[in-house]
Amino acid sequence: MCQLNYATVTKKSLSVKNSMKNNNKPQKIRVVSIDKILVAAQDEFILQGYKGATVQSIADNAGLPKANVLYYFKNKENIYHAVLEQTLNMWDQGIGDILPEDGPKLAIEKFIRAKVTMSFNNPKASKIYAMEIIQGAQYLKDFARTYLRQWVREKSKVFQCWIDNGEMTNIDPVNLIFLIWSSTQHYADFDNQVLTIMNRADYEDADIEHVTHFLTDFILRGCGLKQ
Amino acid sequence: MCQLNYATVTKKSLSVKNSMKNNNKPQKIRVVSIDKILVAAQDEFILQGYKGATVQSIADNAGLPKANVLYYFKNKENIYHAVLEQTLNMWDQGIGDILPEDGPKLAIEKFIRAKVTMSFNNPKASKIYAMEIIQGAQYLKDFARTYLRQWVREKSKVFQCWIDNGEMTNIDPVNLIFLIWSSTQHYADFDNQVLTIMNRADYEDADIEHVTHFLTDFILRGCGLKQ
DNA sequence: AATTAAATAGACCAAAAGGACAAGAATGAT
DNA sequence: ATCATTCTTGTCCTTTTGGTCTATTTAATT
Repeated sequence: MCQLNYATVTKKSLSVKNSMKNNNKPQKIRVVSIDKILVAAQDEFILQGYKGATVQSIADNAGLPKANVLYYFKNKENIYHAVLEQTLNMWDQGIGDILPEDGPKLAIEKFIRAKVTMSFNNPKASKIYAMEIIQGAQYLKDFARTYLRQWVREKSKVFQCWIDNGEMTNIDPVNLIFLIWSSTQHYADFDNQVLTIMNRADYEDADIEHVTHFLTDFILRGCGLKQ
Repeated sequence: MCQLNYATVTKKSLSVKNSMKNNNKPQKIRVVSIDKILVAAQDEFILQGYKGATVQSIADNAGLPKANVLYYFKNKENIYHAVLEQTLNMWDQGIGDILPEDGPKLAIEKFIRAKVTMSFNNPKASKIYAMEIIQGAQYLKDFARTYLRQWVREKSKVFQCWIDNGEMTNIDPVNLIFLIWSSTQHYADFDNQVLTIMNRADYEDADIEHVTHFLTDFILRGCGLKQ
């Protein structure tokens, strides 16, 4: 998938690779620090946007001095790239799949469950992604143009097969995919609004089940796969 | 509805009010300039986020010197407030309504059409709103807590009535509203992604009809109002 | 025409922020 | 113990930016 190589590739990181290859002992400090930075950065980028995010604030939230953050990532843009790459990997793992052999009912059930679970368990990744797309998808244009477009084409073909075989109602597969994406991601991207409207402080485990059940039920009926 | 009074209320604007009251002649320059600023600001805030937006850039895109922009709005935050207020007014006008006397089928048809039309005709307002909610709804908390929550409660009650009368399938009205919101707004907020995936440069008029038809058809079936 | 208010605009300032640098501390290998 | 890498961190510099101030021009009012 999309590669946004961001790591500061210098003698240092080359040596890291070597040390990992030679004695299988990755430098713990490096890994831990980078992780702390990325966690802090994700929050900061969501709350403040790319331009609004400050390296100082990321450093503070990571519990490191700013200069140390800039030692691991040579500049702010690279931190952002790293956060985006993390996000895309998550998206990639969490998207589930739509397999012809599953048939429409099971495939849609699995897909919705995967997306809802991802939305509730990793709302931050969803938000980063959403903000990037809304703002014009500068860094994700390639991802959308190649990977995503291809994915939608393939899966649409699968849906079309089922439709042609009379296994589900004749609806536009592309728009169906959009509807599933949007309705599932809504609970992540707009969690603030959803919670405020429901007058609740946080999601609970039961919510995942409830929403999954609602969406599965509704969408299956919309596809003519129920009653 | 929510009031975010933003206008620089000084002797000047008071005089404006007076002049309007006395001879019904609003100062054209003022109105036109403010409008140019708000249009430019909307673009800038979407593209750069609140913090990332610069008054200079807004001024450039509005064709005015920066000092002139700050003459009409006393600071950046006020510009943002004004843009948000505009956005909420648009939301308010465009949301359509769900009337008990329409019955579920017609009501949902009207509602979807209103939302889709708004999404296609005013994607920018939708984006500003979406980003604000994603980032924590700082400025819209009140709006959500009062106006929006109330709206969802009322409309849920209407749906529940129809359900109790056996006029539609028994589904959770709140989640139904969320689904309609998300699936319609998707075409505005994620227009970049949608267009990229469809390998198109821009939306066309036919798209509004097509999407409206798809969503109406699908959602009505999901509500048990078709076949 | 004279006077008052509104609008335009250049210059300026202080604060914030990205990032470079260098010097020292910790760690690991031989 | 020595040496080389990697890590840590304080300091400094430059650019950007929000916002002020003041002066001048344009428009409206009487």
